[in-house]
Amino acid sequence: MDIVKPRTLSGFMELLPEKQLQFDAIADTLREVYKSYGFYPLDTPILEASEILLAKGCGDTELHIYRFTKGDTDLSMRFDLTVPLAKYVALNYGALTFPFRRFQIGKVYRGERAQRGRFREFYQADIDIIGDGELSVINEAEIPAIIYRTFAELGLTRFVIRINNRKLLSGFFDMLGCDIAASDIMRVIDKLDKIGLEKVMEELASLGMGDEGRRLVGGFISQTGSPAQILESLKEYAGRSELFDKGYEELQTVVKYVFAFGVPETNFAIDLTIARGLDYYTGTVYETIMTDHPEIGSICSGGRYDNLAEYYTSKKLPGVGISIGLTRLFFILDDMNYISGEGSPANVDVLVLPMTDDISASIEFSQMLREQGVKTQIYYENKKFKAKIGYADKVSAPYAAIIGEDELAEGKVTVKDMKAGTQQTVPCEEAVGIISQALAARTPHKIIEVKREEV
RNA sequence: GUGGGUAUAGCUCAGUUGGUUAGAGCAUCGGAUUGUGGUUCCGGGGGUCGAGGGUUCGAAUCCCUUUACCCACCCCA
Repeated sequence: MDIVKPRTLSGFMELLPEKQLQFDAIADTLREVYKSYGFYPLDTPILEASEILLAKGCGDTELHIYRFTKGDTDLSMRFDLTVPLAKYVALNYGALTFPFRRFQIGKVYRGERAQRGRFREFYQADIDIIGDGELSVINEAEIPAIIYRTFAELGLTRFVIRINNRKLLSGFFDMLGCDIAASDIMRVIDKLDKIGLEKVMEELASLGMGDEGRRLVGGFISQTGSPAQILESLKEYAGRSELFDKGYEELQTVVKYVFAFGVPETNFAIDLTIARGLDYYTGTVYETIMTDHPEIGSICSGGRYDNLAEYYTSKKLPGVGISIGLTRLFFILDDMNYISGEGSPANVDVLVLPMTDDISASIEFSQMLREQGVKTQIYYENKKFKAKIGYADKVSAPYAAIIGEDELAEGKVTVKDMKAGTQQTVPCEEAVGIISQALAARTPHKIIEVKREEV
């Protein structure tokens, strides 16, 4: 029989068991934090009718969408979790309570060419707050607070949540009075970090922007410093554009409450060059980068939108939300060696090794352990003892429980501490006590260990 | 979609100006040690050299085609 060479598609992440445990631990942490802020879990299908996902008809996403037909149905794979949310909220409008807070962790698909830190199938971990008709601007301040809480809970310190305001930016572009599309200008200034001010100016010139325009843009995006400093220097643009002034006011409010929510200044900044995904954002926008790996790009982006579900309902549903690129985050952390292998949570606490043909006693003992919350596996294979104990070693089980002829005769079990190499033969009840107590005394495992010295 | 790179054992990679039967480390399996693992020692299995064509007495090596993957751009989590 011909053997098909096994392979995994480019841009698709597939992990070995140990890594998968770590990935799941991170996802679990996100879930817990999201729940602690009152978000409801949501799951939606990976496949949707193409007309749903393509409702917006935005040319670029259309190119990158996985789309196919099965029989007569035109199907597409979701490329984010926001569009499915919009459909869901429009569909279930009557049954939901607003503001509706939902989180969703799921895979999304993009038919782009894969590269470092960039996947074709990846997890997004989204939270969104949807209002009915109106939604307080304070929600826009809570979002960075949740991002901060999430990353802090993971044990991360070296990241920066950067925010900007779309009204502020649009208002400023209005002041320029040039007819270059705002999205084109944004795309250029967004590269400031990467290519520098000089190159940005060159690109603006090639867009056809005049000297005066470039001088203004250059001055605008060169405003840096603490949020307070930037807010101060932005004042000089006030009074010339209603939109700008509105954006300024929002930004001021958001900054005020972000600090009130307890986000440290080291992890938070106003960045006037952020322009991502601005086509549907209408207020605050967010982007989070790892301080040591800015080149990978944002691992958490989002913003305020005024009309989430305009393609699916006439109801006005403003919202604010963000998406953590979980796959990318995991990729970076693993790449930086931040995910601690040492003291990883063992998938099996006790491996029970029956040494006799009849394993009834082992089954009974295992049930006793599981009832105490001890993760227990029985080794059934008819191998030599060496192979059995070797398996316990391979799966990093902290304990092996040996039940052979001698133990059986006395109603006992031999408990071996795999790390210490010591063992004792005691009655089953006592063994359960010894093991569960020892496991309970373990120091809680930290998923992420930031080994690098903070600069 | 554009540009560059790579492809040899399960994995990471050597392989000289083209020259016997293509190697190493790790992994795996067996033995030393039949109820004691991680260390050590010994041994075994595992390759149509990405695919197809060409040049040559002879190709992993040179040429052409093709596919896949990687890196970057675009765009984005």
